Amino acid sequence: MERPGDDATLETATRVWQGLNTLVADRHNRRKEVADALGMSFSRIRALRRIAPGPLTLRELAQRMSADPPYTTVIVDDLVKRGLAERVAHPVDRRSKLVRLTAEGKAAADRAIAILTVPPDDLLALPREDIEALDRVVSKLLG
Amino acid sequence: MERPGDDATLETATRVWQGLNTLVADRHNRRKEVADALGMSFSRIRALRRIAPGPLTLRELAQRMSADPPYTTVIVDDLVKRGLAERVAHPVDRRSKLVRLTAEGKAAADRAIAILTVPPDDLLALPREDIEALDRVVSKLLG
DNA sequence: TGTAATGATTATAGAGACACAACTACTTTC
DNA sequence: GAAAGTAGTTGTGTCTCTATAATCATTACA
Repeated sequence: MERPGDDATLETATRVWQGLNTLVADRHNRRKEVADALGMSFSRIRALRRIAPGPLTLRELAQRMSADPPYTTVIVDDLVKRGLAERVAHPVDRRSKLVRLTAEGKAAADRAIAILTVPPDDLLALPREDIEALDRVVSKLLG
Repeated sequence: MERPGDDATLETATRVWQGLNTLVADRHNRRKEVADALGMSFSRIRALRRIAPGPLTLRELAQRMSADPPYTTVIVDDLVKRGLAERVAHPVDRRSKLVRLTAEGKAAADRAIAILTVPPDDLLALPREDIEALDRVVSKLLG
């Protein structure tokens, strides 16, 4: 059965989860903003961000984007056409190719990250201890 | 200029915002899950949820979905075709129509809400005081 | 009362996001 | 070294999203 109290915690957690979704997905959703700013669709921006940390094989990129290989090829083709990424030979396996960002691609990724990670005003307006409380718990969740 | 300390707060807030986005948009994104469960695209589910609280004119629905009128008509047509919504005459303005959910539509909306609002395990696993801290701050943000 | 404004719809079209099958080029395995 | 497996690509097609323009019905205004 259930200990008393679990219900209340579940209720609170549900409210929290719903609230977080409203904040992130509805109220401060910046997908369109980034896409407009960089002149490309959001899926391309997602790819840029995954490639940014360092070269990947297409296979790895596909996994991290939950996309199948053909679609991954399409995305990378587009980034290459825009001069943001390039394919380089894999040092060991010649079947494989590594994708990495060009200097221009890195700049684009940085712009995207800048837009996506700037905290919204209402978050910044909170008293510092509230922000720190969030930081503590969110870090724990990301653990 | 800037008082000392603002930088640190900005940095913390940025980390928090980025973390929240990772949690909500990447790690526990349930768009696909709901869409699969209800057999309709996520935009239909968004519409269902907006209509659920009570009848709306198409205009109001369009505004709340940030969609233009023609697309709103398409969405409502689809919901009607699925038997989830119906158009009823506006009591005052005969140009206008109200959209409301059928019993089946309400059931579908409930299923969607159930899937979307169940908190993820890692959130539920937090100590109660952490969940309550989140609740307090998130409620403040939602104003 | 005629003209303008408003709510909704229809028609059309383009862009984006994927999925599936078939194919090429390599690599591994027996 | 032949068969099987793996990485990536190409080709095709479907569904979704969304914008624009034109149209119809109703209401408000002058």
